[in-house]
Formats: sequence, structure tokens, C-alpha cells
Amino acid sequence: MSDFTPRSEFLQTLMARGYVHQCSDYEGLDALAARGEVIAYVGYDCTARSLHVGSLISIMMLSWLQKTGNKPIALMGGGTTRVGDPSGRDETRRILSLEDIENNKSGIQGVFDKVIQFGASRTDALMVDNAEWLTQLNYIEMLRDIGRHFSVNRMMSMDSVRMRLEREQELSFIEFNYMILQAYDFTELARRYGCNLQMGGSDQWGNIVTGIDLGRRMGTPQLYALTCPLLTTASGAKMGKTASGAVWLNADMLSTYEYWQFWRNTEDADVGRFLRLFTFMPLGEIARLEALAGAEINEAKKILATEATALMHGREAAEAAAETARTTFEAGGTAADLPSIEVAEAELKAGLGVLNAFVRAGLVASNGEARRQVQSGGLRVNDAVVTDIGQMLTLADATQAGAIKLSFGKKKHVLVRPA
RNA sequence: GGGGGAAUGUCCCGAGCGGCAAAGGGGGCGGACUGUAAAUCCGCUGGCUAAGCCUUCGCAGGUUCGAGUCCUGCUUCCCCCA
Repeated sequence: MSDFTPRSEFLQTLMARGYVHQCSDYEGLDALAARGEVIAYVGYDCTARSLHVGSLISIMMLSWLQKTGNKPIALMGGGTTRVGDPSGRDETRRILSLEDIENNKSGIQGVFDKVIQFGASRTDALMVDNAEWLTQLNYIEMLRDIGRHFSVNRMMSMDSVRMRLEREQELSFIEFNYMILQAYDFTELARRYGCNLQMGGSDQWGNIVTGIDLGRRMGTPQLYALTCPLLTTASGAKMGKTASGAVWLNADMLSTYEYWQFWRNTEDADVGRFLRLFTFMPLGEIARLEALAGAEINEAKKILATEATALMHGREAAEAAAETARTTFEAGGTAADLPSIEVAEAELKAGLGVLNAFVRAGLVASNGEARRQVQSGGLRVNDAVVTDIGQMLTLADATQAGAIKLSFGKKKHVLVRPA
């Protein structure tokens, strides 16, 4: 749809910033948005205690929706998580206990009010849980009212299903039903709240369109679909993984320092795209930063890191992370608020083996890995490369700051504090 | 119900004459070069109290000095026939 020129601020912004992958009806949606009548939802499954950067694009979309005068709905998948979405999955998801789902839900909810305003006015956001209606469904009624609108022939041809079948992988009946529930969510939200747009990642296209179809058959007003691209780096790698795992949005799952570092390590080619997607900075300013060449683009990366971190962790924490990074990487010093662990003073007096220390700090997984890293020169104590696997750390190694700095590679540092 | 095939290093794919901590990829991590980038090159990618010991090839037994490899039973999946 490159020849389409939107009139609404909502679509103009989303298209200019690179959020749009596919839309079911650009003109129709644009007309709604121009009148401020879009009520859009994005669904989030409660599969972990925190969402990760992969969900951030859609959260930003909800935010822009509100900023441009429309109403966002954040849908918690308290019900659908009990079933499990097969999209993009090779294997059956583990079935989570109800208790886990509740815990995850409460962990996830917190991120939304950082970029979206909730309340009771026309453009204030709503948060709802699809467990509210899904758990009320009765099987026979559901088959009669909803199931009759679904064609198994069509369901079999959907990407999420076909992929499993073609690769001869298990697809359980419960998962096969996921799209029905998601489609039903859309119509239920349309009925309850006048919701008329569902947004999501491009892998959700099939499920969303199925919902539009169901809505039409069940008599809702016209519904719309809008998907965003899936997040990958310029070199094609899936984004959102670090050495320690996923890039979580919650600070208790991934520290502010590490979150800032994640953005700081963005590839050159991604800087402009990420600034548009993950910050609210004006496009003109972004264009200027993006144009920086060579080593100068590092300035843009720092701004990206601080702005993106400020959105999720607060301005103050983001500035602090930036400062920690500056003293650590640019001044070559030791910042006091690097991640740290405590070791009993008595233990340090007796002498703590380097290998053990690196394992305790969580920098390496095992003694064996620590040994191997010593071989390739990847471990440092107070910036001195470790060459002897028998080296002992004692209180005497603590610098003036009162801690011992352990480094793994060039970027990962942990302080050992006597306690 | 009958017949045939499959399951390998807890990231993934995948080889494996009875001597195997188990080929080769991908991914990941470290080093060099750089700009906390990319590309390229090199190394590593079961655990431990470490020239030794322990635990790994769907599960449980068996044969053998010795089993991922052979035999029996079981589980799960796929294909063909009914």
C-alpha cells in the first residue's frame, strides 16, 4: 500500500515511523481514525512474569493511538493463555497452571501505564482480561453460536496450522482452538466496548483476520486489522536475546543497566529504525541522528539507549545507567552501581578462587566455562587479564571503592563487595 | 487391527563398522581488528575437589571385557494398508 496517503494523524504517524506491516482496509481505518473513533486492542498472553522487547512495538502503537486521539485497550490473555497460541511455535507450549498465569498477569500489567493513560474519559485506556468471558463459555453453546462460523478447511490452511502439519509436528486440539478464542475475543470486545481494530505482530495476521470474519458473521460493525513487522536486527538475527536470556521490560527481570546496554549495542544500520519505533522523539531530530556517520553514530546509540530506557524504567534510572556506562567504558573507571554481589568478609580473608568468584557473580555458568574463558583471555579482575586459574581473590584486591571488579569480555562487569 | 520407519550432546538441525564425551552445521560465547557496530579471522561451546573421576544418545531390562550402536519389553511420533 505504498501509494496510500493517510489523512489521519494516527496512520500518518504509524506509517512514517515504520510500525505498519499490513492493514485490512487502509481507507476505512483512516476515516475512523480521522474522526478519533478508533478503539483498538492488542492481546498479551501471560506466559511469563514480564513482557519482553518483542511486545514493545505493539505497546508503542497503543500509545500513539492514544496520543492521536483514539482509545486503546490492553487485553490480558488470562483465558487464552490457558490454551496456548501455536503461532510461530515448533512445539506445544507447556500448559501453565492457573496460579502461574495469575502471577504472570500481575507482573505484566505494570508496563502499560508507563506509556498509556488509563481512566474513564473518552481516550483513556482500558485493561481487560479475556478470562472474564472465555471461562464463562459453555461448550455446546459455543459450538452452536461460534463454532458454526468456522470452516475447518480454512483453519487447516492457516499458516500456524499448516506449518505444523507440513513439518509433521504435533498440533493438539486445544491449540487448534486458539484462533477461535482469539477471534471470539475480538467480537466480544466489539460488543462490550465498541472495539473496532486489533493490532499485533505480523504473525498474528491470520488470527486477527479470522476475528474480523467472525465479527461480520455475528453482526458487529466493520472490524479492522493492523499488524506491525516482527522485530529483527539489520543482520537478520532475531532480536531480544542476550547472553542471559530474553530482554525483559520489567526491572526486576533485567536491570536498568543491562536494559540500557541492550539498546546501546544496537547495530549501526538499525539506529534510525529503532529511534522511530522505540522513542517518541520528533522525526526531524531522528533523521539528523541517523545521518551521523562512522564512530559518531555512537552518540545516536546513547540517545536511543537513554530514551528507550527512560520510557520503561524512568528518566532518572536511565540517566544513571548512561552515567554508569560512561565511567565504565569511556573513563575506564569503575562505576559504583554496576551489578554487584556480596561475599562474606571471612571468606575473602581466607581467599576466594577466581573461577568460583566468576561463577558466583553469574558471569559464567560453571567452573569449566571459567577455565576455558581463562584460556582465551576473556576474564579480568580489576581490569587485569586472569592467566592463572589458581589465582585467589582476597580483601587486598578490593580497590579504593571497596569492591573487586570482575569482567567477562569487554562489556559485562560485576562488582564483588565484602560483607 | 496389520506392516514399515523415527527418537542423539536439556538451544536447534544432524552424522554415528560394538571401544564414544560422541563427526558436521546453525546459534551462542570469548579473543584479534574496530567505534561497546557490522564484516572478517582464530578459539571455545557436558560436570567435578580435573594428567583422574562422574553423568549423557526416548524409558526399563538383557547380551558383551566393553553398548548411542546388538536383543527384549514399554512410551511417543510419522508413513502405508485395513
